[in-house]
Amino acid sequence: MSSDVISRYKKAKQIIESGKDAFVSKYDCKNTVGEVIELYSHLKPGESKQESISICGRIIAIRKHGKLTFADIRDQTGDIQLYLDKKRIGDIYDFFDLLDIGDWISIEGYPIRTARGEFSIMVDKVALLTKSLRPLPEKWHGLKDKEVRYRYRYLDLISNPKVKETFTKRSKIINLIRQFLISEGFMEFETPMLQSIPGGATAKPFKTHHDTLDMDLFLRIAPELYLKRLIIGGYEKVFELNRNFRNEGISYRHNPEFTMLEVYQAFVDYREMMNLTQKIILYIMDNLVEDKKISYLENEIDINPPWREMTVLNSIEKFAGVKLSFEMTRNKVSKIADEIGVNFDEKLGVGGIINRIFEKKVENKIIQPTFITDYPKEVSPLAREHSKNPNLTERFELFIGGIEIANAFSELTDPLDQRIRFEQQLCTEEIETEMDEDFIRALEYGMPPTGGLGIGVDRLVMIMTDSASIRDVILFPHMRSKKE
RNA sequence: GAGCCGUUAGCUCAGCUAGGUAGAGCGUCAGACUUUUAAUCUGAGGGUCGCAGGUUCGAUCCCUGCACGGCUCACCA
Repeated sequence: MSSDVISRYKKAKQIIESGKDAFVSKYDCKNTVGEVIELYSHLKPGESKQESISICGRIIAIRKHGKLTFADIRDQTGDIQLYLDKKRIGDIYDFFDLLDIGDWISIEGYPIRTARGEFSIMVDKVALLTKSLRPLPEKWHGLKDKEVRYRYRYLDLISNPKVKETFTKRSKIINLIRQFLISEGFMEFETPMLQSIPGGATAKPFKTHHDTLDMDLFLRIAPELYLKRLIIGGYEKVFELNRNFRNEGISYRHNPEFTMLEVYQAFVDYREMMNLTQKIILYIMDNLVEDKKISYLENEIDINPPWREMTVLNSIEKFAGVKLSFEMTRNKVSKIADEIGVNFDEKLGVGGIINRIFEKKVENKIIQPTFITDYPKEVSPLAREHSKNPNLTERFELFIGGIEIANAFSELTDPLDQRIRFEQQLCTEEIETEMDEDFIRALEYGMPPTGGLGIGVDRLVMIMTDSASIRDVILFPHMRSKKE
């Protein structure tokens, strides 16, 4: 045990032995720091106001000057300086000597602006609410060790104001998405996280087992197939904003559990989903930032509409410099892929290879908000075939800052076509799965024309908080367990 | 899964190229101090140098393995 911790335990013991509680159950604070600053910060240097206020907060700095002590405390609304004068408060002053940075306290006093101009509380009473037994990271350099920051995120939140800002923003973004969709007449539903056939995307699922039913279950990789059942059931505007789980690689934009928004609306197509995507993001921007320009990593991003729109093929031509078409032979396309150094699975057809080229050569180059359209049917098993080209689907993805943010399509409502697509998928898929007969059955009862949209919420938060890694927008990213 | 890098005091970091059992700043502890805000001044304490082996008279330093982490790649519609 370090000397810092020993010294804090000693102080706690001393406090308890003096008959005080070191971990009290409650305290009714009259004021918050933010409130007090708002009400009284107009005071001029040397002025005070004889009005009693009480605040609860954590001590974040102490500056002792003999018979005078300055300390800073923080609550959720801000920081404020305490001014303690031994001559005024005697025993209470001595008690404060036993307190450390990190302790939670309540104080009573009155507002004053010091001669030096710092707005403060002249303290009359101090009570300890919770004794902190471990020293917080040093304030000047903060906490930098990424392992410690991720493992003990609460320390990160205390030490690094920017981190706290990021997660505050995240909370607001989630709230704004719900607010917007509900105001547009959508209803939020919760569909199964435990699924017997993991569907709605192609990804390796986490597997688990239900003992009573004695059946294997999978954590969902997407809610899609259940939300569509709600459309079949007669709800016309639905969404779900919650976690998905994919048992795959971890990267700056992949986390095994991540937050996804899925929206479905009856009687509209992917074009309307495009409008909706733009409206959701602009609504968030309007409520979070002053103008519609954000900087992400090294780039300035202009969110002002209209956003660029480009087909998969055009974007490949622009960013990879090769001209492709879906009418080319597989041989020709695979040769071009080889030439530009894109490797691919041998099972892929023309559409699959083109999609692979897009992913490898184009995606991360699309910085400004851009809708990419005309995705190959081969890689879109749940999307409706394009009305003008049987090789394509009515689908788009939105890219911002080189990251895929959204994916949407006119949903495939034809159960016969859906069965064929699933069968094709089962042939090429390496992941062991089976035909989702129950979903086909649901389609057979009739799904109205429907537009569907998925937004990767973590990624959207990354863009809006200038975060380079998804781990910087997920509070408690997964880590291997470490024996202390 | 692969490659590269990292792990030294509570925190942020030096030290290792020359192998001889470790340093700084902040924090902590003791003392001084009635206007500080990275307070200041004086003094003190604080380390299994990630873990385990190997080489060596001697290893924080060189070698091997392991653990954990970071970054990049691979995987991933």
